[in-house]
Amino acid sequence: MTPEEYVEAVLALVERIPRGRVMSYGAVADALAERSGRNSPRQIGGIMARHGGGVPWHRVVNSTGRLPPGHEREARARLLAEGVPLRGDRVVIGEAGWHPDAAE
DNA sequence: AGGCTGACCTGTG
DNA sequence: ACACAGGCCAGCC
Repeated sequence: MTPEEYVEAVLALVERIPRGRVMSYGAVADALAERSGRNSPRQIGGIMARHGGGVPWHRVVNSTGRLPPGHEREARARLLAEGVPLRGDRVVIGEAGWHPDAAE
């Protein structure tokens, strides 16, 4: 799988995240691990930073539910509008967390 | 090749 | 809950 294809796969998965739900960078990396041969949460972060426009990037947060640096305000507003459970400035992963295998 | 950096993660204290 | 350390994979000097 070429780097470009990997980027596409990541973006495609992010687009599948249902409204009101979120996934962590690690979960995304993990979900594509077998198919891509890669498994690095950092890559996902890098990809979102460079190619995140065009997909619901605000639905991807880190494992503690913290929002992406520099975009907290934007992300928080969008998540709030979608009804994602927030505790202060963090997403409650336990409730909003989503995984592609799980029924939507 | 070698070192540094990053929208990360997990385990410890 | 917060701070730190080690591990992680790619990209860029």
